[in-house]
Amino acid sequence: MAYIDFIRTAVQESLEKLYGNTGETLDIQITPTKPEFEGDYTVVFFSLLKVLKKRPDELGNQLGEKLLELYPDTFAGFNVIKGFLNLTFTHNALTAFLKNNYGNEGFGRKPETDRTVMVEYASPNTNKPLHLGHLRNIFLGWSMAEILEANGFKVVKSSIINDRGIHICKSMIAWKLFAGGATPESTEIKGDHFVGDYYVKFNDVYQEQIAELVAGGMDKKQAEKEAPIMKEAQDMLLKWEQGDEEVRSLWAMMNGWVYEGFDSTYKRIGVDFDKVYYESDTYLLGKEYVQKGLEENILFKKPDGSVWIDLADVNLDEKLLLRGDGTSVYMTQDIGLAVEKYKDYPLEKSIYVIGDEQLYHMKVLKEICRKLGFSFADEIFHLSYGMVELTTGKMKSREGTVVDADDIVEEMVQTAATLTAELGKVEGSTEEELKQLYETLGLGAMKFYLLRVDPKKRMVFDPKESIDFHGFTGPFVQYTYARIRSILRKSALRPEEITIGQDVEYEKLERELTLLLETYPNVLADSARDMNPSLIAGYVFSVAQLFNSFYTEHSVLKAESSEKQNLRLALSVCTANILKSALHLLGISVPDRM
RNA sequence: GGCCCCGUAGCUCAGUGGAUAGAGCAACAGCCUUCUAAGCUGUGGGUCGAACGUUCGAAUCGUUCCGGGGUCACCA
Repeated sequence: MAYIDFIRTAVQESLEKLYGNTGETLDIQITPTKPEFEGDYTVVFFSLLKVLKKRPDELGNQLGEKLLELYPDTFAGFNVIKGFLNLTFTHNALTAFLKNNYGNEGFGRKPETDRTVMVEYASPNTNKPLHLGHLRNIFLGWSMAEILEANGFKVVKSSIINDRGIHICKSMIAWKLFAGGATPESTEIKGDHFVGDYYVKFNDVYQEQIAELVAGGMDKKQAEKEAPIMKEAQDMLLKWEQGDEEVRSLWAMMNGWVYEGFDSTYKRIGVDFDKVYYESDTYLLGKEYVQKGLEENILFKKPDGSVWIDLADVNLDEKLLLRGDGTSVYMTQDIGLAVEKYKDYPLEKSIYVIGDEQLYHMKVLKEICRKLGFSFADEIFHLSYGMVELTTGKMKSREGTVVDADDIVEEMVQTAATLTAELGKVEGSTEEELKQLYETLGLGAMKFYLLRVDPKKRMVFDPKESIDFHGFTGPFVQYTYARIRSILRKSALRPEEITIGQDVEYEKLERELTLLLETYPNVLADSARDMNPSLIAGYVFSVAQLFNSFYTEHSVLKAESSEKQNLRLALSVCTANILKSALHLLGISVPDRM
C-alpha cells in the first residue's frame, strides 16, 4: 500500500480508537510535508476540529501519540503546528519500500485486465504533410495509450484517415494539370510533401483565377464559385463518388504516395496504430442510423428533404445530418464510425484525441448518439488539446508559418548531434550508435516539450526554447539516466547483489528521494484518471532533479560504508527504473551514455 | 451576440480549499585532481487580470467586470 493510503487508513483507525465512531465520514487530507517543516507527510485536520469539538494542539497531539503507539515500526515522531500534524517515518519504513521495489522494472504498473479502450489519434487529411499541431496530437494519443496500458487496460490505438473529399481532389486536379507526370520517385520528394505541393499549387492558381474574374467585373463570391479549377475539382469529387475508374485510380495512386510519407514519419517518431479506419470506407455508414432515427421520430425532415436533429433541450441548436440531396455531412460519418468502433471492439471507453476547436462538434456527436439510443454515448470521451502557437502568433498556412513535422524533428535531431559533438563525451561510439543517440535525444526533447504542458491548455512553441536541452527537458532526464547507468557499469556490485541493511539510516536527500520514488504508482494512476501525460513529465523531472542533487551531495561508489553504498545503489537502480518506465510512457527512450 | 476555455515572476509553465505561491529559461554570484558540469548550490524577481462574496483558511469555489482565444457552416 502506498504510504499516503497507509497513513489515511492509520489515521482513520486512530481516530476511531480515540473518539469512537462519530457517524460522520471524516474528511482527512494528507499531503507531503512542505520542506520548511520537519516531517515526511502531513495530516491536515482543520476540518475535524468542529466535528470532534477539540482544540488543534489537543487533537494533533492525541492523534500523533496514538499513531506512534499503534504503528511504532512506521512512525518515528511527529510535531503539531496549528491544524497540521507532521509525521516522520522510521528508517525501517523507508527500507521496507525500497527493499521490495528497487529492482522491479514494472514498479507502479497494474496487471493487465480485459477492460478495453480505444484511443483515436493523428487522424490526418491526405492532402498535405503533418505539422507541429499533429505532433502534439500524435504524442498525446500515443502517450495516453501507453499510460492506460500501464494502468491495466487493453488499448486499441486507432486512426481515421480523411482520404476522400474536396481537399484531396484539389491536389489531384493540380497534379493532373501541372505535374507533367512527375512522381515522388522522379522528383525525390517525400510523398506527403509531394502531394501537399500540389495542394498549394491548386490554391495559387485558384487565387489567380478569382483575381482575373473579379478584374473582369465579377462579384468575389461568384468568382470563388466560378473559378475553372474549382469547378474541375468539384467535378472530380462527383466522379469519385460515382466510382469513375480513372479518378479512382489517380486517387489511389496519390493517397498511396501520402501514406508512404506518413509511414516514414510515424516510423521515425516511433508511433503506430492497431486499427486504421479510412473515411472512404466509413463515410456512408451513418446514413442508416439517421434513417432509423427518422423513422423513430427522433429526427425530423425539413421541406427541402434535409434531415435534422433538434438539441434545444440540452442547450444546443438544430444540427443537420443529411443534406437535401441525401448526401451525408461530417457529423453523419462520425456517428457511423462511432458505432463501427463498438462493433469492432468490446470498448469500455472510446477516446478521441482532437483539438479543442471541435469541442462543440464532439459535444453534439455525443448528444446525438445518446438521443439515437446508443448505449456507448456516455463513454465517448473527447481528449481535447489546445492549439500550438508560435511566439509570433498562430500558424497560418497562407502565410507560410506552418511548422512542418518532418522539418522540426530533423532540426531537433541535428541540434542533438551538434550539442553532443561539442561536449565530446561519447567518443569511441560507432557511427550507428551516434545516429541512434541523436534520434533518441532529439525526439526526447521534442516529445517532452510537447507533453510537459497540460493538454487542455494551448501552448506556445518557441524554437529557441525547444532546442535548449537544459532544465525542464527530455535530455535533462535522459542525462540523469545515463549518469546512473555509468555508476552501475563501474560498480562492483550488480543490482541483484544489493542488500539493504535493516537499520540503515537515511540522510535528508536519501530520504526525500525515497519518498518521491514511492509515489510513482499514484502518479501513474492520476495521469490515467485525468487523461494527462504532463503529470508524468512533471514527476519524472522532479525525480531527475532530486537525484542530481543527491548525486552531487553523496558519492555512491565511494560511500562512507558498504551499508551506505548498498543503500545508494538501490536508490540509483530504483531511480533508473522509474525514469526509464516513466519516459517510456511519454514515448521517450533512454540512452546508456550521452 | 449565445455558449465554452484561458489570464500566476521579464518569458514558458506547475500549483484547483490548507502553512511564508513553485520550477525551468533569462540575469547575477559560486562549484569540475572526486561516480558524466546536458549537472549542482545560492541571490534577485509576484498587489496570482480587477472587485466583491463564501470559508477557520481562496491562486484554487461563487458573482460581476476587464483582457485574450475558440466555437455557433447544406466545410472537413
